[in-house]
Amino acid sequence: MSVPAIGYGVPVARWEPGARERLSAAALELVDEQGFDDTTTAQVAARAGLSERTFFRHFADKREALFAGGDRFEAAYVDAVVGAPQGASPWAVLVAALEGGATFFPDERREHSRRRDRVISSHPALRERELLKLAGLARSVAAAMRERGVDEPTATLAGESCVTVFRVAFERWLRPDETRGLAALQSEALDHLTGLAPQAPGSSSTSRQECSGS
Amino acid sequence: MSVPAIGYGVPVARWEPGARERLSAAALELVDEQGFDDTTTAQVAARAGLSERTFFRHFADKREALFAGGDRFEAAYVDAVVGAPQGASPWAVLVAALEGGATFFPDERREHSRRRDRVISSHPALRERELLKLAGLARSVAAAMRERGVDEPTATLAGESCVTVFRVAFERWLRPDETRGLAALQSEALDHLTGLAPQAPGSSSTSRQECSGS
DNA sequence: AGCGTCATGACAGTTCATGACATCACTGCT
DNA sequence: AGCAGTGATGTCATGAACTGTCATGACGCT
Repeated sequence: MSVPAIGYGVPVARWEPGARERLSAAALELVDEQGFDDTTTAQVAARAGLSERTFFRHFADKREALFAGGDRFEAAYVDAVVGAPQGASPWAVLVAALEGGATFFPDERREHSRRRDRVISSHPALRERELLKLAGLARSVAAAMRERGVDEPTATLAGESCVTVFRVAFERWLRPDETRGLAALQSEALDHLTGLAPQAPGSSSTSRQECSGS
Repeated sequence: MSVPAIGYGVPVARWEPGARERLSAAALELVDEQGFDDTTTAQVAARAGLSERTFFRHFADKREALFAGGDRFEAAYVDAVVGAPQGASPWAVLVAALEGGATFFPDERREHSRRRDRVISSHPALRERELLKLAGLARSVAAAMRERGVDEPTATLAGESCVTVFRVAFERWLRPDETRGLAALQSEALDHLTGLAPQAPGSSSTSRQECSGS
């Protein structure tokens, strides 16, 4: 699929390589320029020098072209869960997952992420798809947790919380004036999340005021 | 089809009333029977005794018909946030939101919810849309929190956690052998969520500050 | 009676998405 | 060398999802 295994003086392939990459790049450009609705799959294919039919061989639908590479993003988080030290508590694994995932977003990627975020945020259909991707991440993290022996309600809640923290931190990471790294922002968000619950291990169901905002 | 019908002394509408309800009911039936892909908007409209064009006047797209009434569901949670006692901590408000939301799902609704869940779960396009709805709920809860004066990272995290807890509890509520009410399951899930974080300050990796602000 | 509104029907047009089949370079086997 | 297989692509055709536009007929208001 990807690189045709390059030999030495290998004759140029019948087709330009990297069709998938060209398609997703073209899609991002065009949607950024014209908006999602006004960009047709035919235009995207044309800019990539391919036919519309080929577009749909690489991507299940028009939106999917904007989400290429999401698997590596997910892997960054999941691998960190898998690679966490033996015997680590679910909490420690969650922290490790966030740290591992943050490596996927070095500062160099911030500008590109801003652009992509602008595009995704511009249309509900794209936000919708992004939510599906993030839900997949939560599921994968939870599954990896379970694989480590974490019990059930806990694994799912950890996966969901992982995504919650990522999302909040990521949104902040993209802010124009923000300079801190994603890892630090995730750490901060996680602290705020734990700060939500009352400190004492008492029952949760009754109101218990500690520190309120006002 | 559009029998003007029934008119006693009452002013009767030109068309059968409840077009929207008939459409969403027809959609749920047909998708349950045939699957989402094999159900056309024309079929749905026909079963409701309406034209396809009218379907799109009531719903923005094919999926939306399966999500009618979601606004009242959201309102159940948001109203509880708004109506929570003055001065309650963010945590207490979150608990109140969950309790208020649970009233929207009495046991009588469980069977219907199971059917609907089966339908939604059967196709990624529908799960996608559900995620968008739940993201909207999280945003609304967060906004209502902010309205109460809750500070920013906290409000968003509370909204997201509200949805996380709901989702985990709801999934369990629908299980065939489950008999407990949604409120109890949410309470349980919330306990598990708080149990995730280490109890003692500063036990794991990240620095942990108790009460910020004030 | 006249008039505007509003939910609907009817019909045509565009875009998305997929299935069936052909093409062409490269690969590997004989 | 020759030839069948493979894989990414193109072409054509079709159906289904939406959208724009105009027409209709009952309703309420004056």
